[in-house]
Amino acid sequence: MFRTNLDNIVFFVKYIEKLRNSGLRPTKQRLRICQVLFNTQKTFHFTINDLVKKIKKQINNNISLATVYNTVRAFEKKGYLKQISINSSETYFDTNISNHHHFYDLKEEKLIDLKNSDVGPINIKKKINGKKIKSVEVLVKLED
Amino acid sequence: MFRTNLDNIVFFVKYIEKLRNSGLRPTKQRLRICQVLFNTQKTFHFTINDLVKKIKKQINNNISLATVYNTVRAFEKKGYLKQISINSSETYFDTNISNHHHFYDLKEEKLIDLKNSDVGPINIKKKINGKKIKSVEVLVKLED
DNA sequence: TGTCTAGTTTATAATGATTCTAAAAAGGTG
DNA sequence: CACCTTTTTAGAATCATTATAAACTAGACA
Ligand SMILES: [Mn+2]
Ligand SMILES: [Mn+2]
Ligand SMILES: [Zn+2]
Ligand SMILES: [Zn+2]
Repeated sequence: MFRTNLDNIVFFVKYIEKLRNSGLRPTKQRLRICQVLFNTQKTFHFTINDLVKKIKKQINNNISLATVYNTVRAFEKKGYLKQISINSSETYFDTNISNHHHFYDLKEEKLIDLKNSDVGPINIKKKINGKKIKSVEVLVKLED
Repeated sequence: MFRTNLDNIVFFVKYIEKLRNSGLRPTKQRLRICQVLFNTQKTFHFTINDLVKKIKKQINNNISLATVYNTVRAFEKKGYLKQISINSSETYFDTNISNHHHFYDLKEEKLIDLKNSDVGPINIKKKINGKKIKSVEVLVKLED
């Protein structure tokens, strides 16, 4: 159960198209970041520093910090990543872009996905004039 | 319907006791901050900068920025303030320490309280081994 | 009321995540 | 290749927050 070379080619071709269709040039750096973020079975949560570490581990070549920031912001704007509202010194991002909620383990400083069935539907009854709901996020903080 | 001098005396005596009972000395600076935060009819949301502005407006004398940070952190630790999990350049605090949820107006960068009846009970079905739930916060982001 | 000590305030420096800058490099069209 | 635009990059700048360490003060006790 390992990825063949063909799988990788398919992945890159797919993401070259995806970036082009978003108006983003498929640069070497962006495709490497796509590989780290999206060429996985499972989705995950990360900070910029986590991502930089992953890039360093998986790829011998380096990407400048400014580019990592620029790329993550661009991907977030295009909807390929979600930013998670949480008070932490570092901003968290999520490769799981579906509507879902989170546990936040305060001690470990780690996010854990909640399935929607773990929370149940949230029905916001109040309306604010001229405003519409963009997102509804539940954050459950955990302590020992 | 204005506060009498006696009301103010009652307020200060109450907060001197409250601070002492928390192991915090009732200093001039802390009592001034209590006045700005808690001597009001309505609860509110604020950032450190909001608070500094309020202090400057309501009180001719000044309090150093470090003391404002220290005091807010101390009050938060003692449970007199709540920190709100939100991704913003500045940390938000809430003088409403009851369990409640929020709208966040992305354009205005303003928090609005939701009544619990506006959201309904949130029942978290998932459990994490050895961890207990500290808080459950719903954040509803609003756009135009 | 004065002395003592731990707690507090303060100005200022340090930290650290994020954004900005502007020059060099690379993508892509013809 | 030629050209233009976008992107990358190293380094500087920004800005909220925290640390430092010296001066000050609350409160206990003589
Ligand atoms: Mn991290
Ligand atoms: Mn503000
Ligand atoms: Zn998630
Ligand atoms: Zn609130």
